[in-house]
Parts: sequence; structure tokens; C-alpha cells
Amino acid sequence: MSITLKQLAQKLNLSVSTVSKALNDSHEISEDTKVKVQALAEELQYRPNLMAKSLKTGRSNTIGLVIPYITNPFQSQILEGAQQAALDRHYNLVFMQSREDAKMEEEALNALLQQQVGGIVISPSANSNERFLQAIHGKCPIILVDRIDFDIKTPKIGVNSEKGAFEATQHLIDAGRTEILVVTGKNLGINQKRLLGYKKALMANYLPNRPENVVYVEYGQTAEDLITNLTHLLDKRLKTYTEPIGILCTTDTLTIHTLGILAKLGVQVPDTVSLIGFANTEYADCMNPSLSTVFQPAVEMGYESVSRLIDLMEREGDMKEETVIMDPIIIPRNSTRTSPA
Amino acid sequence: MSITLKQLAQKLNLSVSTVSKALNDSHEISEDTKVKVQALAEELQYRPNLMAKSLKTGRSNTIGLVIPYITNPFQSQILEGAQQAALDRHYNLVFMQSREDAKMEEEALNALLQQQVGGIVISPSANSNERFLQAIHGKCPIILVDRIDFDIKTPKIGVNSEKGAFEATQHLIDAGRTEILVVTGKNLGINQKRLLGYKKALMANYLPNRPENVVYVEYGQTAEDLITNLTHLLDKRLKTYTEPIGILCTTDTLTIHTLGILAKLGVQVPDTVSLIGFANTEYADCMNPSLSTVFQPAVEMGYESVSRLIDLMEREGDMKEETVIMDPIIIPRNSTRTSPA
DNA sequence: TTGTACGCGTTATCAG
DNA sequence: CTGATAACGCGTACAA
Repeated sequence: MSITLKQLAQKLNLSVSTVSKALNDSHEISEDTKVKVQALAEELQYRPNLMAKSLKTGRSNTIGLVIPYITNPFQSQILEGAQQAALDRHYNLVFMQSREDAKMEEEALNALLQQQVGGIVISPSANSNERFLQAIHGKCPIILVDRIDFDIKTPKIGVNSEKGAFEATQHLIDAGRTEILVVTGKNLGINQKRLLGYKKALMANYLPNRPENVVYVEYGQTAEDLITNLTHLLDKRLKTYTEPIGILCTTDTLTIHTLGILAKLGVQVPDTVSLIGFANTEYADCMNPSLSTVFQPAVEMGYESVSRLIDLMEREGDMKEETVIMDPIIIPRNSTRTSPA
Repeated sequence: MSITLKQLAQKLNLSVSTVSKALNDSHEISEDTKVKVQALAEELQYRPNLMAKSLKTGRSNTIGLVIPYITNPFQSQILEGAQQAALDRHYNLVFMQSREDAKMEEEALNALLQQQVGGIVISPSANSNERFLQAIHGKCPIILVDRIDFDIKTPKIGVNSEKGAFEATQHLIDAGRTEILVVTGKNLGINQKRLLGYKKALMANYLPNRPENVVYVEYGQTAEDLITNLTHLLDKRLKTYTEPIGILCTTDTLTIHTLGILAKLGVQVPDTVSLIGFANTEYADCMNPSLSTVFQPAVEMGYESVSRLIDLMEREGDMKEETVIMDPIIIPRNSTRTSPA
């Protein structure tokens, strides 16, 4: 056990409260004793017991973050931003994973509440229990980040997925591609937005919307699904049409895997097929060819969400449900180059 | 504020202690009241206040993890494993970043101690304050993970870097390369081990050890340093010698960047230059060419470190300083292929 | 300027 | 079987 106020007080022949005040630099303590107390505290490496402190004050200065997977680079960037914001505001951040599972998510939230967090930032799992979230929101402010397509009355911070997909598709079209394939995951609300942006871009350019051009990939079997489905579709497309093909992928993992599979299939990128995808990996520039991406400000989203959560907690009362939508950025690289090098 | 024992007791016309015991399934409470109490607790979503609980019991069931950067995929895998272990043992894990800075590391450790963590797993920053670590270890068990080359009396869990580098170098030699370059970071103890393994492999194969074949890259300016230094060296080597060249990189980031730079330089991999590196990214297989790697069991290391830490905490007393060394695994892919496809 | 008393939400001890 | 009481470490009115 570490040293306590009481022990300090004994050694100094002072009362506990005097020591407490001295350490908190209270005006009602003489400089003299302040110095003595602080000196001993320093020497003995006194560290106030945060549990006792927050039990007493009723505030823990801790907030929680729940994300699906920490190993996902996009989500780890959210965490990075969130922790930075917490640090700046002198809060502790404790994070938990839901592993895309409603039950684990519920357990994570319960664990956070038990730790008396003052607020929670969450990127809900695909099958999240909305009622549960809403119920918690009654006692403890919640902010949604990234996965904001849930019908819950909370502030939300996300990106304009539709716009990102629209612009990416337009980028492919500008690069001279008229047959645009999409690779996407199933289920997630956010993917719907991206598909919508894709379709709108097709329409805006008077291109036909062929449902068979959408490749769906199951969560957890990215590689297998991709190889079979994509190979199949590409095979057909490359033989059927002569139109130049572009591919849009809607997530980090899908994008990188698609690039890898194209390489393995010996498909020339960008000459035969042009590729762009939502991806936040810093390695995009190291790919061969370097990968054009739709970059989402993940770190900023994390930072902003925690920052706003703390604002909310500190001036509690006005619980605005505002939604902040950030813009993704198209970063053109070689995988969508127009003229061969 | 959430509901408390006292409030439950009032609604039930029972004493606080009875309610407490009922919820903890004590044998000295009648089935009858247990049912009633638990029913109401469930209905009102009672969640015990962990701060109060651990203040009372003296144990927080929380452990801390300190790593340099969460956005580093290797380190996030350590976190992943660590959290999994904590979950399995019903502990909370709170993690902090040191950002490779001794001062931030100290602050992180202090924050953890204030939160009354029962133990700490740390991957120390390059310039870590050993004395501080050792001092803390007096009050609170510490385990080093990955970065284990510190002179501190604690249990340690790491990988056999020397062996990994030796085998990777041997792998390059087996692939017919006789001029082996190394790309490495400065300062870090672990890089010394890797360089050592590299040199030993050269010796074992009667190859000359040329100091000028080592490319040093400064932390934080990976890309710039790499481009200038590597371009320079390769230029010279490719013109000076006719020996087939192999490159070994000692970290994730360096490896991926090197592959990217080779592609940009138009150097054929593996035909002109063969490449292998320490890397844990799941994307290695998606690179073009797919990247041969020295894989380190990062998740397992994280898991094992937390698991052992908890063992240590629970049967406190025998504080063994054992060091566990795991073996890295060479995963050959196309970047070191021998015969062109 | 310093000290006393109390309570935050729990659990543990002991008495009824 | 149930309840009163003390204590964990801290902050803060209030008394001295």
C-alpha cells in the first residue's frame, strides 16, 4: 500500500485536514507549513488515492471509450485522438472493446459505469442494443463517434461517408473509368451511406447502376470472400465489357486486401484496373502501386468527441444533440493515376 | 449519480449490510430476502460503486499497461493480448502511452499508481528512467514486455531478437544473397540485439561484415532518412558490387517503408534486391510483392505478461525475476523468393 | 492558522 | 438470519 494523508500527518505532528489543505495549496495555510508538508510529501512520494478522492468529491475525472477492435488501425486512431484530448483536459480515459458483439458491448458499458465514468464515447457495434444505449444516456452522457447511424438522442461525431464515396467514385470516373465496382461489407449502416454516394455519383455521370457490380464481403472472412467473389466478378467483367474498370472499397481492410489480390491475379493497377478505397493506414504511400485513398480524420474525430463530451459534462444542463459531420479527404496516389508512368 | 446500496435498503426496509450480503450471495442470508433484494437490484439496474469497493477492500482489480505508441500495430497487438488476459481473469486494464518520452512515461506511471493499480506491465521508452522504474517496483509489481534490455530486477517477457535477426539473415543468404544490408533505428537496446544476430549470421557464413552496410534511421523521420540514406547506399552498392543484395529491416515501419521506397526507385524485388523485415502487420501478405517477415508473437506476449503479472499479484510473496523469451517466426513470402515467378 | 467531525459507498466484524 | 457500527482515504464545513 502506498503512503496516505494520515501517515504524513503523523510524521509531521499535524492533523490530516491541515496536511490535505497544504497539499491543495489552500490559502488558509501558512507558507511555512505548506513548505514543510510539500517537502515531506515529495520525499515520501505521496500520491493521493484517486479512488478515495473521487468517492468523496463524486467526480472521477474519468471517461470511457468503447470501440469494436483496437487492432483496427482506423479505430486505434480514434483512440489516439481521444486519449490526447483526455490528456489535454486532465481526464483519464479508459477504453474497452466490443468486438462487434452486442453482449460484450453491454458488459463494457457496465464496467465503465461501475468505474464511475462521467461520460462515454462509443462507436457502437453493428448489432448494438440501441435501447440499452439510450437508457444509459439517462444517467451518463454519451457521444457516438464514427458509427453514427443509430436512432439515439445523443450528440454524434462522424464523417460524411456519402460524400466520401461520391467523390471517390467521381475520382475514378475522372480517371476515365466507366465501369465501377464496389467492394463492401455487409450489415453496417455506414456502408449503406457509402453505397448511396457511389450510386449518386453514377447517376450524376449518367452511368448505369448495375447491382451485380457490388461485391459483398462477410465480416471475419474478408480474405476468402474477396478472393472468390472478386476474382469471379473481375473475370466476368474483364471479358464481358471493354470499358475501363475502377474499384471502390469501403473499408481499410477491404482496400488493402483488394490491392493485394489484384497483384496476385496479375491485374495491372492502375493500367487495367484503377483502385481507390477508404483507408487510414499510414502505409498507403508505401504500397505498390501507392494507394489512392479516402482518408477520414480519425484522430480528429476521437479528439473532438472526447473534447465535446467533457464540455458537456462540465457545463451540465444544456444537453445539445448536435451532430458534427467531418469531411473525408480524397488523396490521389498512383493506384488511380491516369497516364502510365 | 447511480443508485446505491443505501437507497436499495430504504426501498426494501432492510439494513444496508443485509442488502450488501444478499447481493454478494452470503450464506447467512435467507433465500427469501436474497431473491427480493436481487430482484429489485436488477430492476433498478444497481451497479456497485467500484471506487468505494476497492477503497474498502484495498484491492482495485485493476492493472496498468504502458506502451510507447498505440498507433504502432505491433504495440497495439500487445495491448490486444493484454486486455484479453485481463478480461479472462476479471481484471480491468488501463493503458497509457509514453510516446517514447521519459517524462510522459513517468507521468503515466504516476497516474496508474494514483489509480491504485495492483501491478503494471510496461514496454519502456528508449530513454526510460530505470531508477524510477525500480523504485516503483518496490510498492507495485512490474513486468517488462518486449523492451526487456533494462537492468531492472523484474520479470520480463520478450522475444529472441538476436535469433530472429540471425534467422532472417540466414534466410537471405539461403536465397542466394551475399551482400546483406541492414536498416535499423538508433538508440534502442533491442536493435543492438538484432544487429548482433545479423553479424553472427554473416560470420557463420564466412561473409564480410561491412559497417557501411548498416543504414541508421532517426526516430520520427523515418521516411526522409530512409529515402536519402537508402537511395545513396543502394546506388553505391548496385554499382560497386555485383553480389546479389539482400536487405533486413529491424522494425515494422522501416520494413514497409523500405518496400515502398524500393518500388518507387524501380528496384525489382526480389529479383534485384531481396527483402525481409521484422513486421507484425496483417497486411504483409497484401503487399506487392508480398512481404517476407520476421513475425513476433505480440498478442501472446501481451497476454502472457498480464497473465503472469496477475499470478504474481495473487500469490504475492515469491517474486521470481524469471525472464521469458519467445521465439520469432520467419514467414517467407515473395519478397525473398529465389526463382522469379 | 490549525484541528475536529462528518460523509462519500462499500465491506467486515460483531452483537442481537 | 438480520442490523448496527466501524473503517478504507480523502475533502470540507465548522469550531477553536
